[in-house]
Amino acid sequence: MVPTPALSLNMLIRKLESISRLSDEERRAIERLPITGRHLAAHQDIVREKDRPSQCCLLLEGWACRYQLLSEGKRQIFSFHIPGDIPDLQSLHLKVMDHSVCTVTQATVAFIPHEALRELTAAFPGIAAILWRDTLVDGAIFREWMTGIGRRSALEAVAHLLCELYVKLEAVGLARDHAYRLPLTQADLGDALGLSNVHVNRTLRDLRDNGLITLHGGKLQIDRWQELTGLCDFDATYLHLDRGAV
Amino acid sequence: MVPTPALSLNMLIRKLESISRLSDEERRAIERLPITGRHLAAHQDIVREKDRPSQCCLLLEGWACRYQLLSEGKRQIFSFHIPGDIPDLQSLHLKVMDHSVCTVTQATVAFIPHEALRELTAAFPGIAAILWRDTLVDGAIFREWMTGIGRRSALEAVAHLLCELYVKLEAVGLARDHAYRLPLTQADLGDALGLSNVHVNRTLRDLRDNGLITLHGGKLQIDRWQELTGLCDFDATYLHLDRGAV
DNA sequence: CGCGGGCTTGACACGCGTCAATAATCGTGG
DNA sequence: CCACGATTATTGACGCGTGTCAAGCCCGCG
Repeated sequence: MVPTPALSLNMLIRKLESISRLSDEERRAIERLPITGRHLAAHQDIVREKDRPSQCCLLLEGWACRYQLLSEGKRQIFSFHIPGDIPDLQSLHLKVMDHSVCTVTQATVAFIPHEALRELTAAFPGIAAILWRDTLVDGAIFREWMTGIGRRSALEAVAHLLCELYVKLEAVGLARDHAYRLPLTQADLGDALGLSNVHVNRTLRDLRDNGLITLHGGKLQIDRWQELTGLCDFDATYLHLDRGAV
Repeated sequence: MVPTPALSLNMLIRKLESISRLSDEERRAIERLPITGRHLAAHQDIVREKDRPSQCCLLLEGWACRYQLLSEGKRQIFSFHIPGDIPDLQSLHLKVMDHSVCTVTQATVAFIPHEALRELTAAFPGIAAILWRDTLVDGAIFREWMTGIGRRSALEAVAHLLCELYVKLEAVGLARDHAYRLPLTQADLGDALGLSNVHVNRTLRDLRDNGLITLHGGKLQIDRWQELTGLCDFDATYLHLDRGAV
C-alpha cells in the first residue's frame, strides 16, 4: 500500500510548483531524492520532543499534528497538517525537536534524509527558497493561532480555525463547496485553541444552532460562509496562498 | 548618531557566527551588503500589515516587537526583538506583511534591501541556512508562546516570559546576574500573553510578594531563578541557543 | 450485543476581564 | 529646579466566560 517513490515525490513537486515554477533540472533533482515510504496508524508519534531526527517527513495521505505535552496532562496543539505538508521540515536546521509530531488519522508518509535535503538546497537556491518560504508560512499560521488563543472569544476562535482549515484544504483540492471531512475530536480542537473539550462542544452547538455550520459524523458543512468569516474576522492573507511569491 | 555601515554589519556577522563559522569570503560578502542606518523614536512603526516591503530591518540598538491589531482595539504581540535580530526577515519570502513591526524603545536599525539578501543567499547556501534557521527559531518561540497563552495560568505565563527574555538577553551579552532592563509596560506584557494589563499587574505583584522578582523603574531582578523557572516549567531548549546546529 | 471512545448537557466554581478611581512616574517646558 | 500633563502602575468591586466535574447518550467496532 506504500506508494511508489515517483508518486510520492510528485506530491512534493506539485506543492513546490504551486509557489514557483521549477526548472527541469530542479525537478529531476527532486525526483532523485532517496525516500522511504511508510504507512502509519492514527494517533501514532512520528517524531518526539527531544529527538534528533536525521530525516524529514512528507505527508502523503491523512492528517498529522504538532503538539507538546505539559505537566498535569495538559496538551497544546501547534498545527494541523494535510497531504503535501512537511510538518518537521524545521528539523533540517534545528537539531533537537522542541515538540512532537503525530498522526491524527491513519496516514502515508515519505521520509527524506536530511543529508539529501541539505545537498538539494545547497545546489538549488531556488528550491531552498521555496522550502524556507514554506516554514515561514507555518510561522504565519502560528502567529494567527496566537491571536486566536490570546485575543479571540471561544466562538471566534473555533470559527476562525474552521475557516482556516477549509481554505487550506480547498487550496490542495481536498475540499470544495465549503465542506470537508474534519477528522478531529472536540478535544483536539480544544487543545489547539486553548479551550476545554466541553466548551468546544458548547461553542460548536452554538454555531450549529445559529445555522452557520452542519457538523455530523466527521463531515463539516459551512452553511453560511459569509457570516462565519464575518463573525471571526477571517482574512486568509496570512496563509500566503498567492502564487509567484518567492 | 547613525552608526557606520561597518559597525552595523559587524553585529549581523557576530550573530551569524554565534551559530556557525563563516568563511572569509562569506564574511566579506556580508560586509559588502548595502545598508541604510536610521534612528527611530519609541512606539514607531517600522513596517505595517499589508505593506510589501523591499528591505529587511536589522535591529542594532533598542527593542522592537511584532504585533497585530484586531477589531475593538485589541492587540496581540507576537514577539519581542533585541539588538542583532531581524524582526521582518520573513518578508524576504512572504510578499505581504500579515502583521506589523514597531519599536518599543527608541532604536537604531539598519535596512538591508531584499535584492541584496536574495543575491547573498543564492550565492552562499551556508548563509542562507543560518538565516533560515533564525526564522525557524522565531517559529519555535511562537509555539512556546502558544502554549503559554493557551495552557498556562497567568502566573506561569508571566514567569515564563520573564525567563525567556533573560536567557535571550544574556545570550547576546545584554544581561547578567539574572537582571536586566525591561522596557515593556504591563499592557505590553498583557498583549503578548493574552491577559489584561490589570491582571498582569496582579500577577507581577504576586511574584514580587513571594520574593521571586524585584521589578522597579524598568529594572528587573530575578531573585530566585530556580524557583521562577520551576514555577513555570521553563526549559530553554526551544530557544535553540546551542552552537554549531546548522 | 456489549464495550469504549467521543459527544452532550447541567450544575457549579473560579480565574480573569472590565470598570473606575487614585497614586506613582516620567518627560517636558518654563 | 519645579510645575504640569500624560502615561503607567495600582487597587478594589463586581460580573462573565470558561473550566471542572459528573452523568448519560450515541454510535462504531469487535
